[in-house]
Amino acid sequence: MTDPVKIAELLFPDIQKTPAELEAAYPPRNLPEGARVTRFAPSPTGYLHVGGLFGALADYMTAKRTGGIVYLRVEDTDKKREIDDGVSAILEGLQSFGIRFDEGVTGTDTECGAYGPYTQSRRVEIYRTVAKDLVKRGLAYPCFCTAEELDALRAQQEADGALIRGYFGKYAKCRDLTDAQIEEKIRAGVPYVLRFRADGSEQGRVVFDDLIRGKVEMPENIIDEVLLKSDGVPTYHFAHVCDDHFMRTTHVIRGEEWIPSTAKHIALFKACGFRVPKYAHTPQVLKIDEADGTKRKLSKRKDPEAAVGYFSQAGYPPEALLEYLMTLLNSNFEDWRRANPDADIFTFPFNLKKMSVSGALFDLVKLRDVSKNVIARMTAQDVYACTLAWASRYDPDYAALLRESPEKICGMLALDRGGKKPRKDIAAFREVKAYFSYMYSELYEKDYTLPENLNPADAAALLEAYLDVYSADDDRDAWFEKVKALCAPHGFTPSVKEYKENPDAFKGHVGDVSTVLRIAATGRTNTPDLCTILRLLGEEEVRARFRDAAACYRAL
RNA sequence: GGCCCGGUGGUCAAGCGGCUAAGACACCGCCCUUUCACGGCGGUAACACGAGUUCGAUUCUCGUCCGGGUCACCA
Repeated sequence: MTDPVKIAELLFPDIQKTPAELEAAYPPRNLPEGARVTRFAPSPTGYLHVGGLFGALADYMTAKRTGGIVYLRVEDTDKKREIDDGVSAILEGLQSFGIRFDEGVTGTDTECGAYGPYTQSRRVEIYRTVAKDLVKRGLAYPCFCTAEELDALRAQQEADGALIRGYFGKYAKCRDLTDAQIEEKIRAGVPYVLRFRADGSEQGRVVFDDLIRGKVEMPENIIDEVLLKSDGVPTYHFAHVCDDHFMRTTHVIRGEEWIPSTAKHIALFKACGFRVPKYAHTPQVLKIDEADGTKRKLSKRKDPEAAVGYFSQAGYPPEALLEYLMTLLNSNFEDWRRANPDADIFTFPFNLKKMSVSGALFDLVKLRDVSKNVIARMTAQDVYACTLAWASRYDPDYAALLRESPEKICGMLALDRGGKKPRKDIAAFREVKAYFSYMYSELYEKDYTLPENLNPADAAALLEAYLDVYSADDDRDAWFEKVKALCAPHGFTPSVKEYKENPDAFKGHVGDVSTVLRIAATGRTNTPDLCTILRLLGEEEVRARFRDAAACYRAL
């Protein structure tokens, strides 16, 4: 290539701008010392998934903790994989977790901020301006190789046993085309891609300081990577360099799958005359593959639980997923949460350096525990509201029931709530329905099965006797006194201690008596406070259930 | 296969040359208790392996093994 300037004009006759003008249009941000600029840059190829949320959280927290900026950029340079509504799906997902961006894309066709456009497909002029400059300086060149030629090249490298694969050195056929050759092909309309003219050496090494992993070292880039595809759209590599430079990103936080191409990116930044940003490569969220039992990255396609929507459908509060992911992000999060049970999660002093380097297996059991804690901290009213919101969307019949008599569920939810040691039994709003099914006759399924140590005749007698003394407005003490009073006449003892000391002298203790009542009222051996249940159920329902149970036992 | 990143209990993880190797979840037992839940106490369980450096390695170095990632006109 003897006259790169001429080639640049030939390739980009439409581009009048210069990089200097771009520098002026997107000046360095005026931010306080230490403020970090991060970005979440998804491709609109599917719904928001756990891995994406994980990354977005790292971006968001990093910016927030340093008084910086976090923006949303849409990387839509691959229209083949793009889906309809991809942008809004991601946006809505993020919003439901309370993640708000300072600038960037705000909707399918809207955005805010001074460093836009924030959608890559709308930035072609910028890429082409930088590309033209690269050509002009002899750092990029057009490549007319066809897909077939590239395949042949790969086959050749395989046959040669080449250790390094790719478009470089003697395999880079178009690297040294003459001006005349280029001109001829361009005039003939031969499609081409624009390639980077790599200047690395095979022995060279690059080192960069990863904020999460420390020093990372690898061979210098010698591959003439594609910068602009034949349709003029940039590859990820080139877009990353142009965008993060002109959007003035200080910290590129991205998945560890990008580590191998970082040498390429650093070379590009340098060739463009841009300052190289700081990199932080996050570990991946993994799962065990059912098929072969190995660990693998959570996959949007294969794993339904990878979709963030899966959790809202299951009724997990957004904060629960957030908190769980935060424990993966920074393992000291749980300690912080214990010390600050009511603090806003986003005030957690997040630190990239505390991030683990190895991938974590997504643990639904742990998520459930976190979720139980989150829900335990909520008020009964809030749990009710969330359950209703969940049901309105996923179980309209149940929602109607909840709306009809909110006091029943609220009364139950209020049990053992508030205070230092709140009841911790609900992991997801979906579970509320089954957990308290006995509160609604529409859902109640009776099951009078008694434990081994109790017999139907005693149970019937106990129930009948209780019905005689039952009063709908007994408070907890009065109620329990009555239960205790039932014991002796039927061969039970009101004292558990007494029973344990002399088990053969009694049929059982007061716990067994209340078990009989509990089973008759709820069909369960385990429930929260029975007295409250009876009161919320109402006299009519209670009498009906007890009578029915007693009759059933009698009939046996 | 080349290159890259990893490897502490079942899971998530502290650790950063000297410790009986934290903690959380899960599991088991006991206690509290009218059941459940909560809570309290206790328990099972880990430094992949081999060399080296060192008075001393989970910690540093190298090798082996294992896992993951990456080698596209996808991101």
